[in-house]
Amino acid sequence: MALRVYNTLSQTKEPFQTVAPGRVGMYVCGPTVYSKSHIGHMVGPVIFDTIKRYLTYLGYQVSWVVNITDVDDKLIVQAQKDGTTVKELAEQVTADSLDCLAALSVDGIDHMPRATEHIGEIIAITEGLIEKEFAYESGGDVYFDVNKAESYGKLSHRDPDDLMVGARIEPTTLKRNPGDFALWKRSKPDEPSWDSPWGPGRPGWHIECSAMSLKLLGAHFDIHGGGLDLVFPHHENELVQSESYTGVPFASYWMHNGLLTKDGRKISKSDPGTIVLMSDLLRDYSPDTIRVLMLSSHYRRPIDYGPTRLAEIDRGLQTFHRAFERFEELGNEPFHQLDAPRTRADWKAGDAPALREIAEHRTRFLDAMDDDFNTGGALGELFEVVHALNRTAAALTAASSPADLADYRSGMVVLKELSQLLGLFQKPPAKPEVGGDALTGDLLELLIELRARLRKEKNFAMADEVRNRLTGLGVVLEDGAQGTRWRIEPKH
RNA sequence: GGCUCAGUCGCCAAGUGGUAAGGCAACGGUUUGCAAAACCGUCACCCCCGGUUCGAAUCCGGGCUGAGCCUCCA
Repeated sequence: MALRVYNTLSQTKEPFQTVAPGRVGMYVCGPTVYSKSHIGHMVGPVIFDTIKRYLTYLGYQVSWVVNITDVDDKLIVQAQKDGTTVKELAEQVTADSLDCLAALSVDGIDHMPRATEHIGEIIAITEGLIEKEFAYESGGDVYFDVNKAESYGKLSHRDPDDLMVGARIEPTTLKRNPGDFALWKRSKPDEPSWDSPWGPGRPGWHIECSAMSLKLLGAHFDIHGGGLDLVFPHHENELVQSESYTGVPFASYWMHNGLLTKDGRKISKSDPGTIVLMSDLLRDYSPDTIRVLMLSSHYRRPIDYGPTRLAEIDRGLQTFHRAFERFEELGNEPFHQLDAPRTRADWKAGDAPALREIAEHRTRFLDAMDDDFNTGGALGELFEVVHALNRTAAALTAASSPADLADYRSGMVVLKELSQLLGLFQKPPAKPEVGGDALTGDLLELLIELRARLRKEKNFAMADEVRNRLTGLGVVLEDGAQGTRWRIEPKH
């Protein structure tokens, strides 16, 4: 199956064809850095990170750009409130954002350009648009004249005339049409400002993305992404100003992720009860859990977040962690150190029946990804793979041949390969630290050893008491053929 | 009011014309000193009404319900 991608422009899934053979340019709208990241901010990055992983696996060389908006009304207001400068606020919030991205294994971003570092490019485009008469200067502001562009509305599928009805647009005498949007804004005293042909000012919201994508990816690139709520007006405006300026098509594919809701309500700054800071969430849940939440359904659908849901996912993920432990016990090799195939052609099933089954699920996984990055379907196959591996592991004994062990390992490599495509299980679990420090681990090993003696002496009453009391402390013991395992239960 | 999108097991969710993946929960069983884990098994006529078709969860029409956008928002 060949890759197909849903395009907001055509509202259909289209075969994926790049501008330049073998290369993909991808631009995703990033944060406005005026307050710390909440969970909703991470949906787009996780999804597009997964998309980049898959495109890379398919053999494309992907260049991924995520912009940082570090000049904006909201930054100005917030900095004043905090008694700090816009620059300092932007730096703090950007650092938080980068921490969250790193924690969630979003590590495929190639460029994170800042708006303030591209003022020259922004001015040049604005001048060009005035020259071509798509834009006009008015009282120190510069506006894009939406009536000059026939195609306006083609992305959000709206009739420009309909837009005006019911839209609450600030009355201003500066604009020719109510729908015109600012490319450049005259700045008030005490606001960040840059010199321009129209006097001191700062860029409008939409123009920075046009400037930075043009600079880093060229006039015509492959994928433009962002949240569904950005389709209008942001992306529509970005699209019309870019194409008006360059005269060539802008992005080939527009991809929009669904929004996250909390208990059914959209996460938004204007609804404080819905805000869940990423840094807080990461204290209670593993990055994998959060990532799976975002990848468990198709990226265009809304996702509802809640503690119950995360706990559910967490429990499901335990299946994988136990399979990794089992693998390490049987083969003396940590799952996390396995080398995964880098492309589809780098793994072959061979003749072993166990591997044939895994190969089937692998095919279905990849087919799902080919179908507009259907991570939900792919995730289902991942569970099938781990179950198949557990069956294989259960059949292994001390008398098993090296060939059987090799097949088991080969199946594990597939699990590594596929989970890596989703960005899961990238880091070894931080087990000893969970309870505090390494001493915890040593003490538990001691208790387990003593309990093993009790069991050997058939003093089950005492052995059970040790286990029960540990359970009460949040430590679960599991007796297996290879000895006793312990783990700390998450508190939620 | 306008423009989009969605409605599949108790909950989450895949499936875009040929008689319903997977996860969580639940219930049997194997295993275990007992547990846990693992494994095996059970658990859905796909919001409603009409239509197209040999055949529809999947296509069309009409309802009902929910979400997003039209205003800053990932």
